[in-house]
Amino acid sequence: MQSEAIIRRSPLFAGLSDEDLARIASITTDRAFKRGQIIFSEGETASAFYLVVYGRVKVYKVSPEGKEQVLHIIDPAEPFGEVPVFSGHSFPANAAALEDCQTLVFPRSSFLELLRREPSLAMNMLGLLSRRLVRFARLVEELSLKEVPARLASYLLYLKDKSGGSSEVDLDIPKNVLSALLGTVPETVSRILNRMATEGLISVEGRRITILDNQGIQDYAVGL
Amino acid sequence: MQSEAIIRRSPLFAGLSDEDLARIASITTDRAFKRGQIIFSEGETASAFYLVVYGRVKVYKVSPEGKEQVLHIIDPAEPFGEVPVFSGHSFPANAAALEDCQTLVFPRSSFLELLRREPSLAMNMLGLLSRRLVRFARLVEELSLKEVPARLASYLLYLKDKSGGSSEVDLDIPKNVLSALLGTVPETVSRILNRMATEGLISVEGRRITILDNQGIQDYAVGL
DNA sequence: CGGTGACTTGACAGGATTCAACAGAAGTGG
DNA sequence: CCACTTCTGTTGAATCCTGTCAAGTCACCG
Repeated sequence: MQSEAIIRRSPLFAGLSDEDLARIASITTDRAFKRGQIIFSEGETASAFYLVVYGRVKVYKVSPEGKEQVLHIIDPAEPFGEVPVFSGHSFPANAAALEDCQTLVFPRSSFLELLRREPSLAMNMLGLLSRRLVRFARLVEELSLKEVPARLASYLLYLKDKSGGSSEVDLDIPKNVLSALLGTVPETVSRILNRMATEGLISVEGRRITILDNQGIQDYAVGL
Repeated sequence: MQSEAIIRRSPLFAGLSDEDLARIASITTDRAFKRGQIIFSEGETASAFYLVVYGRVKVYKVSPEGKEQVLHIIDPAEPFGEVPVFSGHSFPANAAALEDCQTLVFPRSSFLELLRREPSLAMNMLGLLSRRLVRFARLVEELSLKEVPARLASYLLYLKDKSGGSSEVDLDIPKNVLSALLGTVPETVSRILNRMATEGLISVEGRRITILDNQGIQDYAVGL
């Protein structure tokens, strides 16, 4: 069973004994979602949270007019939907599968029990939530204090870092999701990518982007 | 000593035994800040977090150009600066005193020890961080998906709710702080307040605002 | 009483969204 | 295997919200 393997890989469960890991695995159930499928919606009562086994998930908000703002892209081995486990009540945002994916479902009450018994698990969870807060603070900062080109440049640098420093990076998400993550619309992303290309900072071939002028991109990222 | 009184009132320490509360109080030290004084800055190594005894504190980000975005207004009995206790390292934002205030300082290591010993305290902290995440998600939503008038209307409704439902509310913070909280500038806040007044939705006398048309404000809050 | 900070108002510029049309790419089904 | 639909991405033009700049009022404090 691969569920225990993915649990073992997740930072959330780092440092726990084999017995604990087995006990954790025992309270989970598997659940698959098809690409585009909604996993949960804002306001719904939450009776469980999820861990991604494979595939990716977006967590997002929607305006009355239908515009989206992506809050997180969840990669394999990362949990999502864990907030209402502790703040009570209901999901504060929506989640949908970006690709076909497999998840592990952790029922709220069983997990809380485990948590109470195992201080390390609680500490891991505190670390997880704190890192999320740090990321949120950065997101707020970017949305409020920077313009779209700077956000896009930041994202390119993030991709570069993620790919181990290579100047050739692949957009890991479709551009409409990217724009929703940057708090803008696809048209704007398209235009800015274009501008950066004509300025000689990058070259774009479909979803593959090559950073030609690292310094130039960094200047963009801080706002010229 | 009022420190134990404020600890007792804080949700973070709810449900703990008197001994625990005494032990918690014993690891804290007092620290006062003058109005406007910086408490900590982004990037600084964090060796402690704070609990407000009286006065209020703003937690905020600053752009290279000096523009501010307020993330939280911290009221008495609320903690702040607790994130780096768990995510390691350094403060992800800045904090400054909005008024003369008194705080309790919790050293990181002693607090972590307490936390490990007392599961309820860990659960309380998980609840606290989760609520912060919910608030952040809402902030991101407002900044990205709503225009300034809608954000301002939301804030007015928040004030009304906070004051127990009275239609007469007092702005609890100066307008330049309010604008930084709404992700805009004082001029814009001024103009929108004016527009709402001429539309008969509110009346403004200095810092006191009377909501004349609740439905109208609610319509504003969701975007017309 | 000079001075600083809070707040307001007007004029202006500009970044970004909206609307619309279109080109490829991808996925579906007969 | 090809036509058809759908989704993704691009480009252009017009609009508008919001920030910036500048000036000026009012209140409070040393």
